[in-house]
Amino acid sequence: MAQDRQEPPAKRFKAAPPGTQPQSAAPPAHVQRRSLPISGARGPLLARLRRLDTAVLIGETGSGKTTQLPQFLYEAGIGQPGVIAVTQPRRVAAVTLAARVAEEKRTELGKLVGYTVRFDDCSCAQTRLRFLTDGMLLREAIGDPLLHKYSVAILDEAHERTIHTDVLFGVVKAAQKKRKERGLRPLKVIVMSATMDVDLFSQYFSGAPVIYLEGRQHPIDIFYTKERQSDYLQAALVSIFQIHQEAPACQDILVFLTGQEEIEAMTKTCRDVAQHLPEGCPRMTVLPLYASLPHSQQLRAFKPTPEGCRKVILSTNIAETSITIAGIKFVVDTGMVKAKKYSPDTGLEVLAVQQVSKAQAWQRTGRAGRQQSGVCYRLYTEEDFEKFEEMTTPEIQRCNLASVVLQLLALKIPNVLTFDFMSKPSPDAIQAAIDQLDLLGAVTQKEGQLVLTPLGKKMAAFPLDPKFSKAILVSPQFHCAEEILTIVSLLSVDSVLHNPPAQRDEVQAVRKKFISSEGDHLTLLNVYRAYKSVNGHKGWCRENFINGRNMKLMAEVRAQLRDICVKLSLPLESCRGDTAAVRRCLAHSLFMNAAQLLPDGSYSTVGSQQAVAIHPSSVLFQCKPACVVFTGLLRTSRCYMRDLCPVDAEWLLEAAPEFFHRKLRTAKS
DNA sequence: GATAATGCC
Repeated sequence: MAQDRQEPPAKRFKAAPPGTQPQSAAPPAHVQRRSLPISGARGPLLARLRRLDTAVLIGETGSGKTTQLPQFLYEAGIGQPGVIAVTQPRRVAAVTLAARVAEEKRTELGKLVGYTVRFDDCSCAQTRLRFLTDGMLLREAIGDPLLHKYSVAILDEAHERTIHTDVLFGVVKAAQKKRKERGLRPLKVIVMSATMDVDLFSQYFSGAPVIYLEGRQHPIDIFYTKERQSDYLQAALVSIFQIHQEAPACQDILVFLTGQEEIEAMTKTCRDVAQHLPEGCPRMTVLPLYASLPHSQQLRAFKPTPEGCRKVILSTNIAETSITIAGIKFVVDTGMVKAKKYSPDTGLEVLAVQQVSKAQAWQRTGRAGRQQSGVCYRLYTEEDFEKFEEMTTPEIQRCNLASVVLQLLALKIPNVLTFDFMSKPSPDAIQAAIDQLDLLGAVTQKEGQLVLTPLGKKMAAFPLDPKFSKAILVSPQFHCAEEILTIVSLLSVDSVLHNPPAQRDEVQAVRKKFISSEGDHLTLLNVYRAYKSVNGHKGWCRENFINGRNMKLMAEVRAQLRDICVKLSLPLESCRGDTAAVRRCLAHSLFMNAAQLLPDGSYSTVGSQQAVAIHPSSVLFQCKPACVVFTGLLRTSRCYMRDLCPVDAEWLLEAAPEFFHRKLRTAKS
């Protein structure tokens, strides 16, 4: 494959979340601290920040902004008295950053410097520098919209534009304004980002000044293909082996692909090809990397390879931000990503392979130059690259907003339709969310204003999608709260079922014993009961292709949800063998996701008459129940229902009579 | 009739 050498880009690259990579041998923290580029700018930086209410800080890789700036502010007495909050999109980052800063300050973690993430609060009344996930600060804001305890809010990794960060922008902006109006202590807001979206951030925060920090990034050579590639997998394969035959064996390759199946297939192909290489060629270790891969197998990607052997990592976009692998010399970027879109009119989530944005391509490229100079092969032409979108569409414009709207209402935002989003979701998307909350009985109109009902307030107490909160809240009526807690917890973590494509038959055989003819939810319940009966035994998990890590996480979620139930005085009963009670409860919470079997053997959703099919992963795949509810729709090659539960049609009518009568009318007209 | 990017409360 012919490739033109291009000049390295003038742009620098975005910093990976510090601390998320495995620690190598390094000098003591307080020794290293002074050599970071930010140190030289300390005086002028503090002088500017002291005067500003809001600032946008652009820092490049290795600028040290996340670890140093909070310390500078604290040491200079900026924001005293009060707590300095630093938010992160990911838990590991919040935890490791706090640990790093505590070490630099030579204090015990959890005292002056602490962190707060779900299930793990390592902070106390003396904590002044507090690292938290953005979702955590958002939860806190529901109880205290003005964020009284904080004097400074630093929103880090803002360019990632997670749904939580985007809502937080609006929350801190409103808190800052209200505190000013009421003559309270000011809230200083500092938005930290990589070299993207700068103008947007500044404009949103009323023209806040942008401060640039110098970084350290090794140069990266970029190669584009001369011609457009019709098959990016083939192109990737060619690139991998071209690099393999030319470059020294110690230099590792990171390849960006789109999903599990593709990666597993490519892993196999590469391993096969590597078997038949000419004499003198280095050996090759091919390692897949994606989120649903069991932890132990993910760890293999971090292990250094023995001398004379090259590591080739085939990864999803997990390696773009969440996971940093040391020693990558070559990045191969297919330019493709699997990402979710949402259309409010159909309520459909669409998971589709699409082109990355320019920002995303730069992010991938940057993974090559972290410890040494690197090379990035882009498997598309430069002309095509120029046509890529500048930025990835923020998540808030690609999601079902039911959860967000519920949170905004819990924050007592007067009008969710005019909430000050940095990037406004479409009014249709917001309206669809309001309609959904209305169906669930969470909202009502009061003096021309949309407010939460008592049920809605209870729903907002749960860290869950509103339909799952509803399931829990109605479960006492069916005496099955314990079962519903289990099911909802299982559905709100990554799948506890491990499905390695290579062992498909084995998986099917071993999973038979859990299968319930009453659908996926009850099958999951069986899995949980079996897991409990062996006390989560590791060997049992392995034999049964159960992801033990996700099971443990699920147990933590369940305990948290159960606590909330206790606080709300919900009677927690078990229905034992009465599985119909569980299905009835699911009918009462998932009724807007219902589908009926048509005479021709296909399915159609009850509301929007959308043609749908049973997802092959469902235990009901080869069955034809007359009427089902499902957890969600996903369009890949077809429009699939996931996590199905057979229900009686009468249950649906009993659950939401108005909704179904209305639907019937529209169906007739 | 044939299969699910990532992350968080």
